[in-house]
Amino acid sequence: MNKRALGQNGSPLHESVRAEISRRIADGIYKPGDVIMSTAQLGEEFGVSSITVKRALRDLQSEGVLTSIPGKGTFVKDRRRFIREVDVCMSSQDDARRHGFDTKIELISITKERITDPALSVFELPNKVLLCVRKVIYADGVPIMYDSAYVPTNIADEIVDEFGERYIVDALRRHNVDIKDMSIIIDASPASVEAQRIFSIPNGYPTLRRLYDLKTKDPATFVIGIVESPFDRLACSVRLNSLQLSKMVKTKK
Amino acid sequence: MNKRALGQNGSPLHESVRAEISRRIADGIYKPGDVIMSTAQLGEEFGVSSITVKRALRDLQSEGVLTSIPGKGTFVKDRRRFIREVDVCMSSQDDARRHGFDTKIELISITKERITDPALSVFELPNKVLLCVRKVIYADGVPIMYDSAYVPTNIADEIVDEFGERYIVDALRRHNVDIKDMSIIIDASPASVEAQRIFSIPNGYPTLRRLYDLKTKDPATFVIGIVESPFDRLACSVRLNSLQLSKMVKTKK
DNA sequence: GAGTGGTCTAGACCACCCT
DNA sequence: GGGTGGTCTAGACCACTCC
Repeated sequence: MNKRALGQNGSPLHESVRAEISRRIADGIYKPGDVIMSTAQLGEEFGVSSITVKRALRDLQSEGVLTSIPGKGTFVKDRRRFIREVDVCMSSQDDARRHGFDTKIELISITKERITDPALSVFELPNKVLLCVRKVIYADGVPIMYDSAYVPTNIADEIVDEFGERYIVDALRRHNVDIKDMSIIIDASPASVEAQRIFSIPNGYPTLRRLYDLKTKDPATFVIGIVESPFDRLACSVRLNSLQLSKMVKTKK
Repeated sequence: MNKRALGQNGSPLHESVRAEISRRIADGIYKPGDVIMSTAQLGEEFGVSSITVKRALRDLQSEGVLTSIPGKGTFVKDRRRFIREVDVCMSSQDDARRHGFDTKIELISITKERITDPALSVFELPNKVLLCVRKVIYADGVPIMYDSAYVPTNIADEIVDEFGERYIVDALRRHNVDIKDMSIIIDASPASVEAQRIFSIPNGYPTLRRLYDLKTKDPATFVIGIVESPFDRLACSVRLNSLQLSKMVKTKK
């Protein structure tokens, strides 16, 4: 058999196949939006089984480089990514607009439940039933964030009514509820099952998460939540100028 | 054949297997550090082929839940994660110590090269050969960051000599070179090949990255770089108090 | 109906670890 | 030698799309 068209070295065949396909994408032989050859064709070309090719393609999907649509083919993704200032992450929608893209909010559900997501246990969690608001945020028509926010159940109805169309912080601010203190944790994570469904991404796909704990003057009013985004759709930026920098050096003393 | 011990619903078998094993870990039936049953045993118990079990276990590895050691078995990882203030990310080592863990720096290489990593192209990149300092940072003996920093080649030798033992910002500050402006981009990404090797993580494993662009008074002196960390080893935190918050609202007007 | 990707299996081989 | 996980294949079946 004519195996070893790839994989002369000690590495597994599927890695060689993956590397070769990555190379073709990097070199522009396969362009964003293109269908690449079928697994059968690729297998024949490389002298490997189509199953090995499928394995390589699946790994490339987890890397965010390809998408496969059953019955149609495997496509090269185009990668454009939004960047948001950290403090804007859960802040004003107007800011986002000002940054040049059009956002839309889709309300998924408003339920009463306890916080069970272990990721949020980095914060001090109230052990009682809360109002959970789940929504998806779109930018230019593409879903970029999946937000689950928990607020006390005694929030005024007229505020809750606004959750579907506004960021929670915006809704609170409009009713003169101001945030006194916020702590945000940014991390990466393999996609949750909900995120897999919402963003059409495979298991293990890296996501960027922001966990937030917002406090107000009134300790009975708070917002705790988590936002999840596919890694190729969103990044966060932090910018510090010399004024802020010098202040930090001071406060550290 | 007795298939369908799992997978009554429409989901693939390997997903059901994965869900069941996740459940056992969540329920504490498989504890961190434990070896779980062999693929053959699991396959028999679930009435599926060992290959399907292997597929499920591989997905769980990409999620950071399991590690397999060939010839020994598959182990449940313990997950402890460090959290660092964003501004500390590439700042003082003393700060890290003060935050309660012991850091160590291992210098990998100092080379002369151009920046080729496409991730860094979010910044304005100088198109010339730079000094590239690669290092691994350990916390409590565990590697948590892989840092590649680029500085101009004309940096004084006595500063370069310190790169192996200090954070670059620290080394610069010791020689009275102060940072005027810094912009940081935080994102997630599948592990680079170097990160896979350094952290012993599989292809596709989610990592948290920080891309940084530090400017000084002198435009000829700058630091551009990228830090990569396995998602289960590091998270970043941002904390804003009411003073800073109110200032932001002001400056936004 | 022909082509696509996704799943599942049986069976084989390998490298590795332990005893 | 007997266990482990990792790889690779052939072959089968499915659901899907497009013609």
